[in-house]
Amino acid sequence: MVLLAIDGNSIMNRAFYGIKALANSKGQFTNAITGFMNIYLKELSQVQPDCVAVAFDLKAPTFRHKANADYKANRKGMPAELAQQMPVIKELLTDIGVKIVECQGYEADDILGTLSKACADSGNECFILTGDRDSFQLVSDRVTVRLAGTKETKIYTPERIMEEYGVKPRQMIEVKALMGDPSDNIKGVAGIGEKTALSLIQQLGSVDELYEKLGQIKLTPSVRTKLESGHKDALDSRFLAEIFLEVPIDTNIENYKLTGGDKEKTGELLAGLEMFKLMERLGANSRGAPAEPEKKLKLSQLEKIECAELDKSCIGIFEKEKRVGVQLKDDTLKVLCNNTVYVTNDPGLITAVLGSGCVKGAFEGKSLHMFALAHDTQVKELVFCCDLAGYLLNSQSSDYTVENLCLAYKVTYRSDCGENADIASLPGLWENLEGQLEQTGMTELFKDIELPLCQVLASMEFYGVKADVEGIKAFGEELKSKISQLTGRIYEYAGEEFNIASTKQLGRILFEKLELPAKKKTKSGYSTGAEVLESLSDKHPIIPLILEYRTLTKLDSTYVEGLLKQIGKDGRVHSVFKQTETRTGRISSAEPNMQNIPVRKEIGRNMRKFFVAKDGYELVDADYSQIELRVLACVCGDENMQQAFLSGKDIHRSTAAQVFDLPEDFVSDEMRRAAKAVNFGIIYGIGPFSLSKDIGVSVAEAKQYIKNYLANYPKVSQFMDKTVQDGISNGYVTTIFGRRRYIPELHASNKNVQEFGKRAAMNAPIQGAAADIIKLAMVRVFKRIQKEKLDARLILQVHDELIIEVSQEDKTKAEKLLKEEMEGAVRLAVPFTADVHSGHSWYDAKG
DNA sequence: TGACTCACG
DNA sequence: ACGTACGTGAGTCAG
Repeated sequence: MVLLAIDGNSIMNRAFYGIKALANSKGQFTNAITGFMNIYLKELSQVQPDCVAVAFDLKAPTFRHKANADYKANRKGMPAELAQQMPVIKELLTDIGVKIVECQGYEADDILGTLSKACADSGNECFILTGDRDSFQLVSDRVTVRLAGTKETKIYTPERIMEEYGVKPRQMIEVKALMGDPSDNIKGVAGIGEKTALSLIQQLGSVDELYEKLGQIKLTPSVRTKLESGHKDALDSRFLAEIFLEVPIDTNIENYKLTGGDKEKTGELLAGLEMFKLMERLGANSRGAPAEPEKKLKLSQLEKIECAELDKSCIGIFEKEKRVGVQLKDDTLKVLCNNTVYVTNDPGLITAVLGSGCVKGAFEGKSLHMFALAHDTQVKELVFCCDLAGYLLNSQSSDYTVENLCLAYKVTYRSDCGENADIASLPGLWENLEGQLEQTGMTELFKDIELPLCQVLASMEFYGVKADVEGIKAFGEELKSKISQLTGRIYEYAGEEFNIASTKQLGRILFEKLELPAKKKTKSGYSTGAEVLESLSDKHPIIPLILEYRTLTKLDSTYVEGLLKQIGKDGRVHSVFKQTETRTGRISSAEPNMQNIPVRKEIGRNMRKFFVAKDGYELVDADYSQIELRVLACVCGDENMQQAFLSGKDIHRSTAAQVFDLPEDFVSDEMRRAAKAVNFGIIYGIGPFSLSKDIGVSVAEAKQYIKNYLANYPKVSQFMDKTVQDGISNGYVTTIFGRRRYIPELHASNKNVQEFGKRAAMNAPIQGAAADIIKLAMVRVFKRIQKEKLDARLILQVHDELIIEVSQEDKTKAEKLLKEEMEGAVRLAVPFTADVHSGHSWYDAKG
């Protein structure tokens, strides 16, 4: 018989810290449970045990260690996120037929020891699964430790331990007695570390032997002194380090045999936890035994899916159906209609289907539009798109595959259809998600904004932006020559050559060799961020050089070199605009990211000269003025703030006048700058510390600014409080368009995480609504360009800015259209104004 | 792969 | 006593 004995606490700990925080919609954390079960199921298949026992600590006073009443008392209590998962994993294990072993006053280690000994004594084999090395002393011919690491499980036999430590398993106790173990509160001998302890035990075998021969052996004087004064500690530690093997528990291995467990209870538990993937892996279902016959009936009722070749005549069939779902992947189109999957590779047929108007639902709408654009046609009548619906329903998730969505929304995933599983699952998913959108009040957001937007994004991606390759290359040469000059001068000041890009080496040069004061530390050494360096810029002439080096290498590697790699054969860059990426509703841009092309500093802004209109065309650029602050003014309803926008004032100057209680003409540049920082800070969920850092005043002053601000705009403060409260009670916050963002961090036990949750809650309705507005504007601009048949295309979006490439003849029309559609996208309490400029390059068109 | 740094709104 | 503004993507180093 083979027993798998698991250290429950240790594996839960590993799992908890090894997996990022996961929580379900109710805010229950499930990451440790998920991690534990992953490890467990993997081990189960590798070890193939007959019996399994999972040992847990029971917190009560440990009588065995009465002499050290505070033994482990100072061990940090486990975080609440983990603690709340402990009873759940025990219940889950019990439900799936695994025995839990606990014993008042004993630790999991002692239980594992007792079980492994019983196993070996009765001629059976035992594998101990744990995350820490305490159990090595238990290893024997019949007992193996399986150490669960982040990636793989390491296996420890007596031979392996001898290789790694040069001692026998039992001697690990002696080693620990000398070196101690802070995590177990075992002191050991002060000043003796792992190296010395191992070498002593390798030579002498045990602590007793060591002290018997202490007089005769050769030792450095300091080690001898430490050992002499630590004799009692060594003996005490020796006692603590030895795992107890006689815990009063059931030691009959037969009684730990695996049973099938209770599928019904397992299903219910996992459904409640929303752990559907695990449910599937365990073969449990939430409907349970009473519903079993019904469930079976359902299985047999699952419509059989037939396969067929798609030909021209099929379009007629499709046109008669309401819910025709398609999937386009790797240039293969699959259409599901009347329980038949029609497949084709023929581009002509695919375009005919897409253009016929019979396609109603898809998985990724953007890919359909991309294909259509590439084949000079348009997708008609698309009314549903699963990934976008999934994204609106929960923007937290990272990939919206059909399979994941089915699991999340309890829709049958048709794995029985093999390679057609996705398309076969689409109708069920479609129906379900449509209902969810309705229930959550996001149907309009979906229909009016997200769904039409995916066509706009496809078009932007398809047409791309023209890049001036020669210009970029020349700029790169210029940068490289400056960089090499700088490098030489930096080496001179440093007195040696080193890798300036390595924060580690740079830290050593600046803070050790040149002895500059290190301000901040990061986890792995000195911080060399721009902030730190700027504060040192007059302390040593090397600092400004390094800052300039950073600026130039960033430009060269990320923008010049990075961009050159992304320019297509057509001389244009086709950035990927992602619609399901951000948690706030913004779109993101990648390969290359066109939303972070430099602009703030002149040297970097030059990059924008290389994004140009093609011959005979111009770029028209429009950006919303203060869109987020305007959103804030509208959603919080503060008349004072609204008035500032209605009267067309400079909002930062107006804020400064309020905060400093002065007429606007008396506001200095300095005051305006401070007010601007406060305005931004408010949107982000401001704190006095950060504000003070941002504008270089004392924390006390910053605090006063915020206080004045909130006194002048009382509704802002009320709005923020209410938003956070809503977030806490609902689990999510919303924009005025109904977009949701779930914020599980609000229910975390860690205060910092909670504080982060509050800031995110305050920001999401503002950043999110701004995103809604510009998305709507994009759809309007796109449609109007089509309607007016302008020779123009929307090619870029940068959060509050849109760019159109337009023929010179249509330029004036495009300027007018862009301004009108952006400003007219919403009607709220204040105007949303957009400033328009145009020019040959992005640099010129930016005003 | 994660940490750090830095580009943007 | 501790951490410290929201949201992104990308290049580089080092383990």
